[in-house]
Amino acid sequence: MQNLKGKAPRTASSKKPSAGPAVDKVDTAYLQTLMGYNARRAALSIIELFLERLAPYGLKPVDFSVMSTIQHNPGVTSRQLCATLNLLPPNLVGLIQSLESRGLIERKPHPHDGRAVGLHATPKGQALMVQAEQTASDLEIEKTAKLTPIQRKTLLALLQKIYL
Amino acid sequence: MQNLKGKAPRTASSKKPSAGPAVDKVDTAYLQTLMGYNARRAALSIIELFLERLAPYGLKPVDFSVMSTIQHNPGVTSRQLCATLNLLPPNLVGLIQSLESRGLIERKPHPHDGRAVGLHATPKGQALMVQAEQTASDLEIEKTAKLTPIQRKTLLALLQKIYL
DNA sequence: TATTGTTATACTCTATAACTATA
DNA sequence: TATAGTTATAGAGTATAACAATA
Repeated sequence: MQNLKGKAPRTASSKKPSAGPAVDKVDTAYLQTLMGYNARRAALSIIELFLERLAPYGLKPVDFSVMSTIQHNPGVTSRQLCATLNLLPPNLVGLIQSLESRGLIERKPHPHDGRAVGLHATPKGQALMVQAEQTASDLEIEKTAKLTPIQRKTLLALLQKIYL
Repeated sequence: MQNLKGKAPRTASSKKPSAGPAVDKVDTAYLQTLMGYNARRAALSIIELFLERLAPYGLKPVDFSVMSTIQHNPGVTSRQLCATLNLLPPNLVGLIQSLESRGLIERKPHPHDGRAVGLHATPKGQALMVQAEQTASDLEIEKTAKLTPIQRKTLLALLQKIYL
């Protein structure tokens, strides 16, 4: 384990101010007490591998979450996707158009609201996502290999208590 | 920062899910099993409040982590900062120049390596960071209010097992 | 009048190549 | 030759304002 000091780590011992000493090992004890810092570092670490493994599917993290949500919620609207995934409507337009032009999703008129459009995964899109979700799940297990299954489940639950 | 209204999907009437293509409530059960998704959502949730509370200090998350690391590691070099915080050297240059022009840090010659430059927080920078770190710590406690102190400590340790 | 989807656009963040000066 | 710092720049990600069609 890391050297966990007390609550508020103090500045390391400083030598002569005119000739600053070389730092042998960088102390990040304080930053490691911040949830935002740790969550972001952990997320970026996983996303780095995600980008590599999901590149063959032509899916980046946002594309993946959008496709997965459409797959599991046939007929979902763009507005609902934005609210669910915390995206802004203008940034979703090009993404949807790209997925449609690739033949992964279809846009069908909404049954009750003429303004809205229901989004549906095509058979091609569904087949792609079955593979993509398996790849993503495998990668995540690999990236969290230092955690026991119970620790992993605990971590997911605690993170959701922050943003949900 | 998102500016979406936190309004739930309409249709309070309880209809059968099989009544039509319209989605009543969006199911995100699968995405919630992914550590990358949850970690990113939690991080963004905290960072949103971070941006608001730290704006009076003129510090964004990266500025804050750089200043904090300099504060706790007097004489640290740019290269060490990049390795520690996972930044790219070209993206750190402007950031360091900005902090220096604001009088928050000083650049002193490295004692043993003529190529390197040691970074030091000025008294003004130190005073600012004492306040900024307190604000950040307070904000994080507030944002993780649903967690017990033990759960919070557990969460930090588990996240570090992923990226460290 | 309010909402869905859209266009245009600006701003920020991140990534890559190449240069300089020192080692 | 290798490394620290820098410059310039391209690409991706994220933000706001405003519009047309529909409720």
